Amino acid sequence: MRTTQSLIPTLREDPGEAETVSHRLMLRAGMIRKVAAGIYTYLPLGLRILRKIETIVREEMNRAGAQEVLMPIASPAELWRETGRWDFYGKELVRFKDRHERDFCLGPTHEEVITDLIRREVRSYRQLPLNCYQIQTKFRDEIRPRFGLMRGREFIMKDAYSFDRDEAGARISYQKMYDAYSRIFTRCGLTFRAVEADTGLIGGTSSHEFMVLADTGEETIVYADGGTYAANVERAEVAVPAQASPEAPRPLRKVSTPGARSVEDVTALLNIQPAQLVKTLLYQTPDDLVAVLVRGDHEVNEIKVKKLLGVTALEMADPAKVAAATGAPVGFAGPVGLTVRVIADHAVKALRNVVVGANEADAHYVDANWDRDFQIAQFADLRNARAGDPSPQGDGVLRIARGIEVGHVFMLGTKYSKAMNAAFLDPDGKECLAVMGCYGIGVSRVAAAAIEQHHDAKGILWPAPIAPFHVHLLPLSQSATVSATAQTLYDTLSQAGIEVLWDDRDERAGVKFNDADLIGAPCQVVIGEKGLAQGTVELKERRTGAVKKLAPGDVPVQARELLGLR
RNA sequence: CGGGGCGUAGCGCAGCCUGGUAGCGCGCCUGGUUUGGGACCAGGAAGUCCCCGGUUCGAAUCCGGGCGCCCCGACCA
Repeated sequence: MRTTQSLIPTLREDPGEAETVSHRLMLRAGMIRKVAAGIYTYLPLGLRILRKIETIVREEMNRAGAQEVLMPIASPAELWRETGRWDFYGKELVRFKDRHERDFCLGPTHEEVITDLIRREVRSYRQLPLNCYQIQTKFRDEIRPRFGLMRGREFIMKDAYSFDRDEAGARISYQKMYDAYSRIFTRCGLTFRAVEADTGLIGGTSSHEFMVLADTGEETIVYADGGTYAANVERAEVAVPAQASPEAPRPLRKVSTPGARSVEDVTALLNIQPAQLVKTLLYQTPDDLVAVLVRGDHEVNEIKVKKLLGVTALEMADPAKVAAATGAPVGFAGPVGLTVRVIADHAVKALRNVVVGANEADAHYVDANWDRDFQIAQFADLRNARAGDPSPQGDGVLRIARGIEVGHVFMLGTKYSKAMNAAFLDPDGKECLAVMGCYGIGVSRVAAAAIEQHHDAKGILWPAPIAPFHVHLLPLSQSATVSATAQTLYDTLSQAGIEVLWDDRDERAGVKFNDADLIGAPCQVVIGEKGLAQGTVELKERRTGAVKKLAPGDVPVQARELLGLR
């Protein structure tokens, strides 16, 4: 493709709206343009990248036995009401009415639509297993879209849904997808890790997220330094501490702590370690108020609290409710004499003689003990894992890393097939529910994640398999000999199956070099007068900057080698 | 939704406090000189100053309301 005939509007300066590397570089390289918050147009270069990723995804999904379909973006409310998600999904689900006042939504995911299809079309166990996927634009009205393609409201997703005769079959389907995902992300040139994950709004029994490791990732993952355990921090289990403190209980005392609301304030004032303090956090559930106790240096994991309580919504109680329940302003809540239900993290059980809020302004108790001074309805794993915690599988201690979620695979069980009655007849003529799985890949997010992982100060360093072009051809003058060589090289490279972006603009060398580095094709072929006088052109590797002077005729073979093409 | 910031030429920004002519850099157009890492000279085009209302002889600037966008948080396959 010739630059003069393409829409590749590169920017010299950083756009003000972008902070993140991938967002900034995609805008500067002319790959995307914003239409509204979290909504982008893909320009030719951006689209080529998406197509590359989609091709890899298709090849691996097909290889794993999945079949491509295409479902509508708009779907009727009735399907969503069947599973209860019309009410449950919340504001993230964009809804609208058609001209007949019927409710519709834009699909953020397609369990309902595919399950509706399968329950109509599949009647016999002979038709299973089945795995259908699509690559399609999704819409989710994210509370806060950010980082360009990383968290858009409209984005491109590959979603697949498997239907099996039984649990055993579903596990096989799940494993096939897990393996396919590993191949896909490997082929995309990404460094990633599969981790145990929470199932969130999709639901189901278990899931793994595929995380691209990058410091800018929005997700926190923990992994065992001595083995295989890895999980999203939302999900990561914390081992129950081995033994209780041997300290003898001391008498409970109330102390004055004026203005000390935070753990830092109180520990500084009383000259104690955060681990000697127990935080009391009041949460509002749909039913009532609950107090959650964790050690002062630990963080509550709200997902774990929700699961323990069996509720779907949970938020910090507002100051008025805190005051009503404790009789004190926020910052002085404690379990002693508290009338709401109190649950506590396992770590609290092991503590003796702790500091807690006194349920009155500017006061705390010291030397409080849970079995003597206050009661705990239940102890459970309620906190986030931390670096240094023992691995729940005993394979070393946990470490923390940041990740970008590019894929998520779920074992759904019969959640959707039951709600929508997707049943088939088994060999005995008995009606059975299909056992489902679902599997997503954020295609547009993969592009952003690849840039987060592969860039330098000058621009993008595309892994060859997803690069918009393999070779950026850079003739440095408009002279007849240089132009003729460029034309010849363009033709021979193209014939060799190499995708070439030919910068035929009448620009200065510096401009071309800088744009080429920005756009990030893995190879640059530079044609200059001086080199040609010696009979050579240059083949440059973008990543390393390494240059080879070659006769033009040798370029295709050498370029293929550099690109890892056979 | 809470906190912070921004909205002025295609892009990046100044001007606003202290009301009176809308400016700079990049990009764009024309001509010339240049030509291996974002050239130079000369000339030129391009703005509902986010929107609505108010104050004022006069508003980019002051006041009120609204909208949009960015960042942090809550939230999130």
